[in-house]
Amino acid sequence: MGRKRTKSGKIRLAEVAELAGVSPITASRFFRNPEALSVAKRTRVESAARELGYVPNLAARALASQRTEVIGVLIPSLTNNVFSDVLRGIYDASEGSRYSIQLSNTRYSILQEEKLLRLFLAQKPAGLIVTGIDQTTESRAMLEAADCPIVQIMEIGPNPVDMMIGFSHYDAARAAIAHLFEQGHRKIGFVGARMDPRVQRRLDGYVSAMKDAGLFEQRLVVTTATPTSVTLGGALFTDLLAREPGIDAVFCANDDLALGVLFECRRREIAVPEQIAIVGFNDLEFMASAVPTLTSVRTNRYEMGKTAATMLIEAIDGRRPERPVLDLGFKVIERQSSSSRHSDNRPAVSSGGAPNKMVALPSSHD
Amino acid sequence: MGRKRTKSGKIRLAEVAELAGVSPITASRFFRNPEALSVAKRTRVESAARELGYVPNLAARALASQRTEVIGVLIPSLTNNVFSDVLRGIYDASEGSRYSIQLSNTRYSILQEEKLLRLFLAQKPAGLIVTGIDQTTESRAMLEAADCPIVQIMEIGPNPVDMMIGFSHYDAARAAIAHLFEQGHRKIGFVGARMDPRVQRRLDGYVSAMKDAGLFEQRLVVTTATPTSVTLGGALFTDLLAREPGIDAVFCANDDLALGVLFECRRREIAVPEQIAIVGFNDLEFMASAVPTLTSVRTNRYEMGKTAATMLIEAIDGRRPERPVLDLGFKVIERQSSSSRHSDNRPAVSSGGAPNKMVALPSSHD
DNA sequence: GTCGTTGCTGGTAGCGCTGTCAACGATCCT
DNA sequence: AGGATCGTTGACAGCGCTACCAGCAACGAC
Repeated sequence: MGRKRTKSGKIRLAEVAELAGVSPITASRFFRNPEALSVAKRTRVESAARELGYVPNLAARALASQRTEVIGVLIPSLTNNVFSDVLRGIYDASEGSRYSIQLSNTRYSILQEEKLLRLFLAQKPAGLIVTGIDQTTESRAMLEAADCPIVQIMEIGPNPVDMMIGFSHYDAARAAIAHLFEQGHRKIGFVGARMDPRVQRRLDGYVSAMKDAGLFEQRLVVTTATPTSVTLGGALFTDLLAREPGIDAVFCANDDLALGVLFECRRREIAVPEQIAIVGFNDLEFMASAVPTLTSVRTNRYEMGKTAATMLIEAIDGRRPERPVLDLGFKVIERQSSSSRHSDNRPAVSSGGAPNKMVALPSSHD
Repeated sequence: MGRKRTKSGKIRLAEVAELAGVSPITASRFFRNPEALSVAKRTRVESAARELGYVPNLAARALASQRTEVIGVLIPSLTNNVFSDVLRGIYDASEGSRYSIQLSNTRYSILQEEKLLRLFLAQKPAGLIVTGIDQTTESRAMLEAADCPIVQIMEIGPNPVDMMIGFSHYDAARAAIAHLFEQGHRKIGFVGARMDPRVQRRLDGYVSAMKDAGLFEQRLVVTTATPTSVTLGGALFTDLLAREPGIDAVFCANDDLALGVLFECRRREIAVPEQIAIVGFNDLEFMASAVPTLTSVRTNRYEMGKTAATMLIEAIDGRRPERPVLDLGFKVIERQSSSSRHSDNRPAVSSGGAPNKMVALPSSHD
């Protein structure tokens, strides 16, 4: 057959069109909007494409159409379990769609985020997923000027750039403290690492709950900018104990720290929860398995990623969601480490945030 | 200024060239091979580009040059800590280079991997990073036919497609068992989950070491195809105990399982290491922090990712590494959970694999 | 003094695809 | 029955960049 091929032997759309007996543009339409074709041509093009093993050239498509099929994702960390769950959700949702994920790591730096944003935007992404609500002014302006849908994830707050999905870290922390109050604890310490904006808001929630109860003292708070780890949890707890030996509970900004605190208690032969109660944050898998089992605030990380990507893709395809801001809520999962009744895996005592509803009000406690 | 702009107002190379008073092709060269320009033009183009805020259009570049600046990465899981460390290394190495990472998740399915490979290859990636050495015949053929550098990561074996970086899981498992032998253990159980090829090879190493000592029994091995978790570690260990109550040590195929075993021991009031020793695999951060601290086989995951990406980029740029196969080795980190001397954080007792050297021989023990 | 060489620059011609618009026949309405 | 409308199809003209090759000056070798 005399039809000319690209030197690399690759099948182009023109070849498919020729085999199907249609014009290239008709073949093109088959891939982008099959409904626009008559059934006859549709099947002809389909079988021709299959027969030749045609794979579209994305670069050519992007150049011609002036837009890419890339969803940019900016997250602060690749290592943090929290983000890997979110990411898995994003990747799962993108699978089967025609969009591919372009991932970048801001390393918790909003300047780095701004730089990456500039890079991403220059390639006209189909959509963007960014972490949190604390962007630089410049970033914010770029996001607002971007002509693609955008989802902010991990938390909710006022003034979404576009769409938003997350929960209130402030309310979640308050709920955790409320739970500890319920269990009779009063001298509750706070242990936090990294202190990114979301951890900061958890701290704010802790502070406000403690102040409301007239129990706040600065020396109950131990934080560091160092990245979180289990070992660090033990170290921070050691600091806390040195400052205030009389604490009866510790609220940890995440589960790794909580595990570190648990190990440190074991090392020091402090009984959990009898002497000190422990509450973590995120409810990673191991929390239910530890001895004693560890109370934590469950967050819907996988769902958050999956829903964010799904919403984004729908928005790209022109079907904007009814509600642009989704509160996925949280749930305090009470376990042995904070239960005065020594029971295991009791039902959640408190949850907050109403799925599919934006809440700016304090979370509901029951 | 009367020069025509693309409707979106974007700056094109032509604008930069005009401002710099050179031809577009000269401006193009500035970005790809600055050395080819005279110093005068180089600075002119540079300042023009900066002044206009020019950002190259990657799609146009890819279409014209017939190649992309994308490195495809295929990994089995996004959630597994092991891979997030590797990924972090890959992303770190790619930063600052002109290559961007395209990540896909095979979900431990070599069929899925084959599908993704076909997709990736169709877009002519600049390079490819794939996990492991167990590809389908079809995948293998595609990889061999691919005209881009390829790095296989996570393990080493015979017949690399191109480059390879990892270590011998078989040897690592043998070293772990050898360590347990040294500590006087004989009835050593194996606990494994997921049973992907690398876990399988760890099992093979365990089996061979046990057989060498005349101690192998099938009922000492408990495995499942279920994805790994801490909770699962406890469950598998429970199975193991039911089958063989007399075990004196457990070798866990990863650290999550080991932690689960530790918790289960605590729940059952089995003293570690006095009654049962525990050894994990990967040496995640928490292992050093647990009570008792947990022995594990340290693997260089971050370095593996970083080196893989670095080697790949160098190869893409025409500087192929002297040695295409890199053995990053491993190290048995002895801690309390397997030490008959009850010491903490002693130096490594055994390591294997020689960095920068391919080893097919059994690992060295000291 | 002529003929390569080398170093730098520019012109031409696409890369493979899609946006736009026009054209066509079939169907529907009055 | 005639014209309007709809659904379907194709021609054309780029998208922004780079591969390829030609040109041109400067330089050294013989």
